Formats: sequence, C-alpha cells, structure tokens
Amino acid sequence: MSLTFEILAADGLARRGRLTTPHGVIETPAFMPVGTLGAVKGVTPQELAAAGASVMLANLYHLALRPGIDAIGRLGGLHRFTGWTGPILTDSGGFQVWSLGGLRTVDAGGVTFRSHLDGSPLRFTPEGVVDAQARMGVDIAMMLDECTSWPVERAAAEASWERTLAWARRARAAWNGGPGGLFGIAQGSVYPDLRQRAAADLAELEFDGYAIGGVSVGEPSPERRAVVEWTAPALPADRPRYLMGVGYPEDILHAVAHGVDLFDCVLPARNARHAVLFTRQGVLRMKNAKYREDPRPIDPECGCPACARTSRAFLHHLFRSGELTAPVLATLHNLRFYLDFMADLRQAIGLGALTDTAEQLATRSTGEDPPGEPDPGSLPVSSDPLEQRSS
RNA sequence: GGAGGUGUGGCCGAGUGGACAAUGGCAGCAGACUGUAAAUCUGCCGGGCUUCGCCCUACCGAGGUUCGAAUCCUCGCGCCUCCA
Repeated sequence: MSLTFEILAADGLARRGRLTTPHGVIETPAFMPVGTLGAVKGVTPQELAAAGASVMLANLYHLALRPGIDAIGRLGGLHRFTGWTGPILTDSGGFQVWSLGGLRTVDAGGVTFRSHLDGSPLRFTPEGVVDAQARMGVDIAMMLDECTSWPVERAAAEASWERTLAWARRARAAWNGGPGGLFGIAQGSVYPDLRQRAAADLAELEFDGYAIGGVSVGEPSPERRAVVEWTAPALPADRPRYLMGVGYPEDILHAVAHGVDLFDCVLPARNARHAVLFTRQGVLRMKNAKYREDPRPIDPECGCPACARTSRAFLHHLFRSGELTAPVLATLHNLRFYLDFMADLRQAIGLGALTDTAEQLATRSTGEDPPGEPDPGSLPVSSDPLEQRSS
C-alpha cells in the first residue's frame, strides 16, 4: 500500500490521523482546497501553503480538456506544472457527470462528455481515468464514478450503483500501485441499505481510501447528514474516509464526529469571490452597505494576511470597485478560516474534547455578525512592514 | 440673427397615439452559492398601501387636439450642431 494512514487519537467515532503521501503528510481531519484547474482561484501555491493547506485538489476532466494530460506529462507532471509541491488529489470527472448533466452520456463502459469549451467529445473509462491520474503523478487518484443527482428514484440509484461498482472493480484492477493511492467512491443516494451495501462492496476491493460521493448535489442538510451517518462508520476504519464536496463548517464538524477524515469544497473560495466571508463572528457579506465605514478587521481573531491590515471598510471598497485584490484577500481569509477550523478540530479530538467544543466551533459560521460598535482603534497595524505575507 | 436637432425614472439610454409606471445597461438595496461551465446567478429598484393586486404622481414647463398623449399641435425654457 503506497499511502500510509495512522490513527493517532480517537474521540467517539472521530479520528485524529496522519496520511502520508509521496509529496507530504496530511494531518487529518483535513480540508483540501479546490484548485480545479491546477490553482485555487486567485491564490499562489505559496499563499496556499502559508494559509495552512497540506493538500490541494485538482480535476481530471478540466485538466484533460486543457491543457491535456499529455501536455502535463511532458511538463513533468502536475506538481511541476502547477508549482504546488504538496500532496495533490485529483477528482475523476465523476462530479461532472452530475454538474455537466446536459453534456454527457453514460453507458456501462464509461462516460462520454461533450467539452463545455468547444463541444468536442471526450471519453472517460474507469481504466483511462486511473491511467491519466497516474500519468500526472498525483498522490491520490479518484475512481471514475457516477455522481447521482438528487432526488433520484431508488431503482435508478441502485442501477447506478451497480454500474459504479463495476467501474470500481475495473479501476482497482487497472491501478498499478504507483507511488500514490487510489480511492473508491461510495454512492447510493439517500437510501440507507444502498449506502451500506456500497460501503461493503468497496471495502472488498481494498482501496487506499474511501470516499462518500453523491452528496452536495442539492439535497437538504438532514439528508446529507443521514448519508454520512449510514456510510462513514461502515467504511474500513483503518483507511482514510473522504466526504466529497462538503461543505459548511457545521457539516464538516458533523461528519468529523462520525468518522470522516478528508473534505473538499469550493465554498470558501467561491464565497470569497462573491464577497461572503466566514468569520468567528459569523458570516460577513462584504458588499453590504453597513461595512462602508467599518474600521474593524474582517475577523480580529484571524491571523491571515487580509486580517492583519485590511479593514472591512477597505475590503468593502475593493469589492465595490471591482478591484482584483478584493477576491484575492477574501479567498486567503476564507481558506485560512477553514484550515484553522480543521486545526481546531484536530486539537479537540486529540484532547478528547470534540463534543465539548463542538457547539462553540459550530457557531462560528452561523448567522450574521452582530453589528457591534465600530472601534476606530480595532485594526491592528504591524510595526514591521515586511512581516505581512511572509511565511 | 438664420436653419436643423434634442430634452424620458440617480446616471446613460430605448420607446414616436392605446398592449407604458415606461425595454436595456450602470449605480443602489438585498439574497443565493457545497467532489467549480460560477470574479457567477437571482430578486427589488417613482411614491403609498391590505404588495400574485390597488391607488396616486409621472417622460423640461404651460396650454391644446383626441375616447385616449412620453409619443401629435402651439408657445415658452434649456442644451447641441451648422450657417452668418
């Protein structure tokens, strides 16, 4: 097995672990920022690392379309190409089966996409997807799956799982045990027996890790949580578990408490670009008029480069003006918030205090920030102009 | 002085007899975003109300024609262009 996973501590079902990959160690539970095209939008690899990220996601479908897997191979692999030196996990394109629903057809053998860029056809098979990820030299490859939509009839969900399971077997057989690892993906929509069966089916195939897919596709939060509660404990305990596409901090906390180790979500990055910031005081919609003359930092308890010397008023101004710096600063902040959140969860599990701190941690991103009295002196200004952004 | 043009909701700008409280865009107010076709999308945006509807005031101003005018006519005012 090319990835090693150690469980360092446990707290109820929650685990504090360490996943060792060819390009570095991932302390879990971990949040993996999404860099679909090879970069988290607006963020350099150095900034990503400085924010505390230990692993980055990228996407096979998007990279296969542009610049192409062969080109990435000729350029020395995905790490060399992107400049991100830490672990990389690539998603297989299974999510695009759902998100690009109008641009693909699925058959027993695989998926045929019509490029969203120019309409040209692109064929994905379980074997081809494994091979492409191996050629890019990623640390964690994901099997090709069919991400079911929501809602979906039970019979359709079951048929879909039969197909995805067949793909899982083919992917497993095609994986040549390169330096990285291959993860299986459980589907089964919102049907408990299907979910549990999917977990058991995959476990037999002995993947390097197991993902829960088919969530974050529009289902209500209680449905999503139920899926986690059925599936996560049913997956092999000695391998990392990955909840795909989730989510808000409260959902991550819930999943961690049920034994999930890895997460990814576009939310912190996309919301940042849309001027929505996560803070320990609640959610801030930075374009709102109430921040026009708010001199406070975004989040006084945050150590990110934006909070170090950017007032809400200035960030508001940058967003209003369409200044590129705005989404960049906001993304650096939101990423740092998520990554700090995960660090706090890891610490809590290590102390056996997850349940105790759960409420306190969960309230961070809920609700609107309280108005508060603007305190003109509240923005800390460093006396050392070179201190900022240095990592 | 003469000729022609033009004046529309915070701004720009469609509309040239009824389907107009008036297309669009911007600005403004708010909301959504979950393995990224997303620096995107949605709602509101004259005033009031019991806001899937009703009432009032509205397209420079004042008159007029008409069943009916942002749209036609007259006068006035402002602005633009050309000629002297």
